[in-house]
Amino acid sequence: MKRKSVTSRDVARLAGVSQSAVSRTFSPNAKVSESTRRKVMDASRELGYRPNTIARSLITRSSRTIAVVTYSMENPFYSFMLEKASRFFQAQGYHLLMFFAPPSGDFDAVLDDIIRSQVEGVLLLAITMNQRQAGLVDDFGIPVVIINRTVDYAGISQVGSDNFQGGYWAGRYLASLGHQRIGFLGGLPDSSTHQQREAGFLEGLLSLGQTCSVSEIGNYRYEDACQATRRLFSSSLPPDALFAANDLMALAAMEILRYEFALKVPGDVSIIGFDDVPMAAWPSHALTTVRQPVDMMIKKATELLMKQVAQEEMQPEHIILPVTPMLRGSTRMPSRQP
Amino acid sequence: MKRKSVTSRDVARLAGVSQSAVSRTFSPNAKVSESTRRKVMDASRELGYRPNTIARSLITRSSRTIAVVTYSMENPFYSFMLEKASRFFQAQGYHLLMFFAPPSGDFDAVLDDIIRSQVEGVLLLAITMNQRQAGLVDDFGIPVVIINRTVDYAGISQVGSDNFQGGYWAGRYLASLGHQRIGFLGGLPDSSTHQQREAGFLEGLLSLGQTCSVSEIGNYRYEDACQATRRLFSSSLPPDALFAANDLMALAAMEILRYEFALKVPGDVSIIGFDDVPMAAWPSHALTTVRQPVDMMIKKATELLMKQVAQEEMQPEHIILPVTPMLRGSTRMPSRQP
DNA sequence: GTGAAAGCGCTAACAA
DNA sequence: TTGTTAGCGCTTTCAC
Repeated sequence: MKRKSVTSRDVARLAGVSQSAVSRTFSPNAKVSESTRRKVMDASRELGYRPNTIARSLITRSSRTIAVVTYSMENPFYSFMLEKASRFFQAQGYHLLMFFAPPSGDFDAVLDDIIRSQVEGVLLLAITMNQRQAGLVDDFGIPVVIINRTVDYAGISQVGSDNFQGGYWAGRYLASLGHQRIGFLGGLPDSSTHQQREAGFLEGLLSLGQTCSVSEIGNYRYEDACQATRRLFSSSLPPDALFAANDLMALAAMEILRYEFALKVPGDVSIIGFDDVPMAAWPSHALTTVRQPVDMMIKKATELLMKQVAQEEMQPEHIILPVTPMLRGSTRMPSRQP
Repeated sequence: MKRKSVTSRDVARLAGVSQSAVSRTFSPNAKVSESTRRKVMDASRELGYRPNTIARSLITRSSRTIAVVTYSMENPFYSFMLEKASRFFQAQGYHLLMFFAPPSGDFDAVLDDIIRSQVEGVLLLAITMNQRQAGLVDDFGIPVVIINRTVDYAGISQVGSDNFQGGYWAGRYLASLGHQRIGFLGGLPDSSTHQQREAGFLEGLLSLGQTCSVSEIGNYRYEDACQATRRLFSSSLPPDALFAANDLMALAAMEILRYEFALKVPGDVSIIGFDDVPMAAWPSHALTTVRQPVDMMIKKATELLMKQVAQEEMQPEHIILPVTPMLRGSTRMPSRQP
């Protein structure tokens, strides 16, 4: 389909130099005389020559491509990360190749796809792998960095934030507010973030002698969280406070409570989320939440991946960044005894 | 860095067949005997062989890769499209290579990058090119589909929705509601969507004898729209209705009006947006807006691009899909005389 | 500094 | 059906 298919050979012929001289001219750190370079550049311009990245990749064994894998872009938290990561890699001459994982398993097929595509690294956004899969990628020597999930394999780097601490704060804070029936709106039950946030939450409640009254699963998705909230509050003894494992679900809960149950937030129910997506700060929502340092996370993850791509062997790192409670208007004021 | 670098040659040796037999085994429509296939597959499994996509691309001149270019993922409208498009292409064995355009010009560099990368097609999300750039891509025979922008070049396909009609409806509807000072919150002034929506809007107002009282620019971004709204309503004679060129800006305006100016929406000010992002339907916002058929847009665009990638020559198409007014709670009830 | 030559791993004739 | 052969467009020794 290419109308034009100008090769370095064509340029060489026109410029009256060898084909390797053309190659050198387009190689960052080659030695070419100024006169040769000019002849080559002139000929290139005339013919509209562009070096074929694929041919280069084949021989240099470097595709300058990173695979990004994720389940969904519904959560703005991840589309933000995608943009940040993409711009970072682009600045280094790398590009992101998108892989969306199918909702239902078959991650193996995606992995196979990734390996074949000769990417130099893999960035997993809120996706994990099992040991076998991790070992497979490792066998191929492809560095992997996982964001916001843990993996049961030593050879893979992870970047996340302190989910336990965030959950702990949420639990303790809600308890300190004097709430009596505190509920949990969970994410994906199998995810490490869900488990760590829940564990921290329970511990935080416990630290003030409270327990979790009731919980439901929202799968980190808006619609599922709406349903879960309806179940949670249809009981005869509904919660008076809720910790949602991410902001998207917390916002869903607020919508349902305010507009379907006619409950006041925070008057009747306090709500805490997790992530601190931009929307959480909108005055309509004013969501009290646990901020993840998303800029730092993506910075660490991309730098880590680049380092591992560049260097032969490198110790994988596990980075856990601190979270920050963001007190806003979705939790009642701390007036009672703490 | 690759620890493993198993080639088809290695597999051939172990399987006791020729290298091309291995190649055939991994080619979708090749003729290999069952016995050879089994020998090859066994050897492949043992060695962990994966065909090298890059080598294949070099010879078939088909990278099975599509470039996606966009400015930003801030608007969920586009992250949604990205996911849809990516899944569509993935299902056909294609993958998306991400290119984020720098905010300030220099699109030429990105284009150069794209051409070198040997993608088979380009999907522009809310990005346009000038004639020279379009001609350049065309020279290389790379098909391009533009979503949500127009381009002044016949050889490129476009998919969009009826921005003029949407704007027209917004203008006429606000006027019909009896509003007296109707304002416009514009997007990127140079964008075709901005211009078409504004033109339709003015025409719609005019159809009921109204004009646009005041307008500001929000660049399709949340923060800019907040600023623009502040300017718009700081005057002594502020608007009593507002048409924003997208939902993100309409939502920004609502936040500012309600929480900074203590104005009621729709009591004091009616607001209409454009796009119908999921958030617009959240009860907190209940944004009256003009729905773009995003599913259909991405379906048309991806199908069009695939067709052009597959076929040698194909007439570029200009597809304009109908929009749908979504009446919700951000506009006052039509009680007065229309 | 430059050109000739040898591949990178694979596909695609072609002949057997 | 199978193996042999010739490249895809480029980078990279290696003499000169």
